[in-house]
Amino acid sequence: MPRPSTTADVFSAIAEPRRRQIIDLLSRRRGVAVGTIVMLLGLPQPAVSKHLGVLRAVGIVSVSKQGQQRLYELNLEQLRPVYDWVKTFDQYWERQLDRIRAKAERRARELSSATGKTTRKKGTT
Amino acid sequence: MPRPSTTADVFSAIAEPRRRQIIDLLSRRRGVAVGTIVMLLGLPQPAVSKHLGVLRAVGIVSVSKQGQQRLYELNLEQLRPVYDWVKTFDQYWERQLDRIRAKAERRARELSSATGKTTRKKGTT
DNA sequence: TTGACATATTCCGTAAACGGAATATAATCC
DNA sequence: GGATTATATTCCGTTTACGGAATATGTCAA
Repeated sequence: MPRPSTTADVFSAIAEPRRRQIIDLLSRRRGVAVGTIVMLLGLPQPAVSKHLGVLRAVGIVSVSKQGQQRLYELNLEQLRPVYDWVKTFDQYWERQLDRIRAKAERRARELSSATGKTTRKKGTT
Repeated sequence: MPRPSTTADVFSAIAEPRRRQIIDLLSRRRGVAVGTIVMLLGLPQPAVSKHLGVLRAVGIVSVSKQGQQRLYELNLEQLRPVYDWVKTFDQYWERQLDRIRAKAERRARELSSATGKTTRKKGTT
């Protein structure tokens, strides 16, 4: 058994870069026609339709008919498993940010304490 | 061209449920031997080694030798693209939480204002 | 109906992914 | 050295993903 099929699992569905692009696009506008996506992303129409089909299958997007167009919009709550999983490591991300902050502060301190000393030549080890 | 290869793209790498399990496991302990993972997850050893290989290739985990064991540990910063991408929709998640909160509050209000009134029968529209 | 447009589906080919079994490598102990 | 343990790699088979081209469906308009 390979990876869970893209049409059944959110994580697999978003593994495709162009699908993430589509999601990004739909997160900014609502009710976007397929043709618009085709134009904006510069992909062949069947490709877009197929990707939308996958996203539809996992429930990430939903469609509505308007004349001969199909308007797609995001259904972000279907993306929540991903959000939740990543959120698990929040603690870590914050620690990382702290580390970066600390480093910046230390550098700032070093800089200020170096004020008045002779500037080291570049390349001097 | 199928999906970007699991060994090159973080999103593809984490599309595999068992790989996420391994990541979860490694997020709780550091320096875990392969055998431990095999035991804890109940997977065949070659499977684990292969999954670890994928995670290694994307940089999510790193190894160190200790005797004849290989100790794996997480390298979570490699997961940041996922975190960042999902974070994009933070606004949305918060809105969702607000909606849930609001609904709960409304329900609470309804409950308190219903105090003293006769209880509506279930199914009454 | 016919025709133009918007979108979906099908068919085909190629490239991987994953699992399983067997085997290889590498470190340790006798 | 040989045996044992821990881990990695290889080979094979099946399943699936994706892209592209062609085609089908569906909708409007005249």
